[in-house]
Amino acid sequence: MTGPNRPPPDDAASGAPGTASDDADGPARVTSLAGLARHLRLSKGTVSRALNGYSDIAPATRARVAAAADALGYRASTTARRLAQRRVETVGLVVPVGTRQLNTLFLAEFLSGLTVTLGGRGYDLIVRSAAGDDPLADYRELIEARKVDGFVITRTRRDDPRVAMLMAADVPFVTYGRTSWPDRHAWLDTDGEQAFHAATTHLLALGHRRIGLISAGSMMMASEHRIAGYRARLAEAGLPDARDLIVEGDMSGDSGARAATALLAGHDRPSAILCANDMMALGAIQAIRRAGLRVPQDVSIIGFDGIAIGSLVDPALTTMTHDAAQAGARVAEMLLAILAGGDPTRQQFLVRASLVRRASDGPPPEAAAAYNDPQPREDTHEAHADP
Amino acid sequence: MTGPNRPPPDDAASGAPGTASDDADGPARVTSLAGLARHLRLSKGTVSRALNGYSDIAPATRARVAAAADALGYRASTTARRLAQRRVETVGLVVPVGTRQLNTLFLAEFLSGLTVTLGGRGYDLIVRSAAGDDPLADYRELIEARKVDGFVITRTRRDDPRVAMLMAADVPFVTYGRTSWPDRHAWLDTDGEQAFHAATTHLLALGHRRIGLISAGSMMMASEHRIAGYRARLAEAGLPDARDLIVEGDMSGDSGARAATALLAGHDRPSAILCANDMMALGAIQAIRRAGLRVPQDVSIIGFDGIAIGSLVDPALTTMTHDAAQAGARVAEMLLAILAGGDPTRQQFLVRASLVRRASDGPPPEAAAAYNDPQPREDTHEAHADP
DNA sequence: TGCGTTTCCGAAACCGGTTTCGGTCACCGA
DNA sequence: TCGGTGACCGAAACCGGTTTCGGAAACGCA
Repeated sequence: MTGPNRPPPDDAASGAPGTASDDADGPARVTSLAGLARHLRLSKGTVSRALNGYSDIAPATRARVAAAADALGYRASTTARRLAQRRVETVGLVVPVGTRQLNTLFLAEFLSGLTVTLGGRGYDLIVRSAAGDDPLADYRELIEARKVDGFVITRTRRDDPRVAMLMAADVPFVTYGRTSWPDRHAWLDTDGEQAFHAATTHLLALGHRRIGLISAGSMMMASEHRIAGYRARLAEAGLPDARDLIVEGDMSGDSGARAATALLAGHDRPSAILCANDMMALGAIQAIRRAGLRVPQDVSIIGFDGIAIGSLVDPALTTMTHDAAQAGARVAEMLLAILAGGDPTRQQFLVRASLVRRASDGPPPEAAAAYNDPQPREDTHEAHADP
Repeated sequence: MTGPNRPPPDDAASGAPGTASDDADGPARVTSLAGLARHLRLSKGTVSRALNGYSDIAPATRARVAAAADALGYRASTTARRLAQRRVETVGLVVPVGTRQLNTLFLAEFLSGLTVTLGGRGYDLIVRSAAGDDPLADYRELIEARKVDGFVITRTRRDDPRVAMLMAADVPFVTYGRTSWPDRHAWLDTDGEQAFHAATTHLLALGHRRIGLISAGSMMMASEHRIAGYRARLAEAGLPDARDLIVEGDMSGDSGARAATALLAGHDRPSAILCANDMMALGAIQAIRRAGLRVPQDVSIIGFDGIAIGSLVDPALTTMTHDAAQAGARVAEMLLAILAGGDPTRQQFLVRASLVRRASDGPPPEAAAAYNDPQPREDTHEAHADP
């Protein structure tokens, strides 16, 4: 006596979603293509083609359909359209969250550029937070459930497993940041090499000769390029390639503090430190002060990211910045192009970062007397003017 | 000679999404219910019911179906299921972006709590960035296109138009923050009144008698509660309700600096200032220093939000904090409950904020001698212990 | 006036699931 | 032995669109 058939138990009451059918005002709204077609005494197919701009519909009919559609407030069901077209017009973004100190500032801006551009083309963005152990789980889930047409990937690493998996599965995607296979997939990246080269040039011009670097973790692809730019510039200047001047952090403020402490403990401490992100730069400043030194009089600090807060701290942080919103917009355009059939390997772009000079850099103590400021402060401008 | 029929021009090449059909290894994957049914020599309906746990399927059959499904790697199409069930299992979040200084730190954590919880129940989150002039446009779009079942709304304002619209349209939603109609919809909010009451208590205990407040804009609902808590405590202490001690900001660092400057310019400047968010608190500190004063020796500052950077600046920021990730998770649960038919007016919760005491507060100059620290520093704990 | 084109629309098959409604058949007690 | 009752599955109608195909009417030209 359990009744003839039963859906599985589903702990939920019954909801009555108001089906705003017919108010006194306005004509009854029509929500299905069939309804609209009936109203117009046309077939579903004809109405659909009229609405979608097919060429085999008489202009008069097209107009009549359009008029009725908006008089009756008709709007096609996205789900139904997606089913028929076998495309979900949705891209996925999995934000890493396991790593505590995610560069959250960046996220909001990037997200905005992404969604605005995608939205303009009718695409949606669905966001996931990487759950637990397996970094690929969310991607697999999204693919298998056929919830997305492609992905945007941030914070790339060398041999990034996500990239490897998506390439193997032939799922479209664009990375923000390069990988070990820069010629095999679409990517947009800031030119870390150029940026650190320019920042090093700046410090050299101020008179620094021992310049430290706090990197963002050896697995992050960006670290490699930044370190390369820094070392290349030192080599050009004929300075020794002191490996002990490079310390690894993990992007958190604390790690920046630890790294700075380590740098200061060396037998010949640096008079300037480049940091792979602003969080670590703030941590470094804190550590420097704890050591009884001043910024920038004793040690100069330059960050990377250009977070808004940088201008509010004391000393205001000199940093390398780039437009995250614009990056998001471009990544979106790239992905849309690929989803439209474009060749991923032709979507590869490097963008410049600019030096925002504020108050955390200056000449080294020994050169303070002969100080000759090489660049204006508090002004955004290109860091370097290559030909 | 334009050809018989034509879809509208669509500037795109042809893409060949690899349909990873049959590799040498593993059995050919099956992607449709019909295919799986054919393989099992059962009807679509039976297979569907078996997979969904209906009670009218023989245990043996159910097992056979389950085994085949995972041997063949079958996974139901989300889009098809959504169409049939007339539910999209998706909630929308429109992040305000027009307001420059969005509380981005908060966003990342909140987002993570939200998506993890939603994902656990099979729901997706689609994110939009409020495009232009009309703040309701994105909501309307999402509703009409039937892309979401409900919304999460943040940064509520008095008479929030989004809330009014959604209530009128009878679309499920949960707000993070209250509105003018706290008893008519579901919300989760931090208890700003209690928090500011407690913070004021803290400052009074330190000896402060003139305490300023920089609010977050008169339209923000949160401002009202916070100011109320502050004023109530002053009244309890028998202190005059000096309206000139409250200055309005807009949540940006610059506005915090301007507001602080205004407060310091008064004929009897405050010895402590409460700020409605951490950004403004940092701006205020900057302004205080520019005025030649010290924090906290001359002026104490307390922020609100508990952003991670607060511990890295100098002086480390004393602030009121709350767990954004947990808030996101709870909001998600509330919305799911409502989508399952629950009563929105029974989903209303107030959560506590805690005072994280760091280094930006201290006794006022005149009481520095008799300084008797009322609370430990650098430790997260409940700000106030009501019964 | 006659016949081949165009133009325009209807019919119907799909997309990939869910769910209702009966129909069989085995098993039960009288 | 027989009608009644469950247990279990198939058929078919949706959900709300898109797209192919073909036919009828209107048009062109000789």
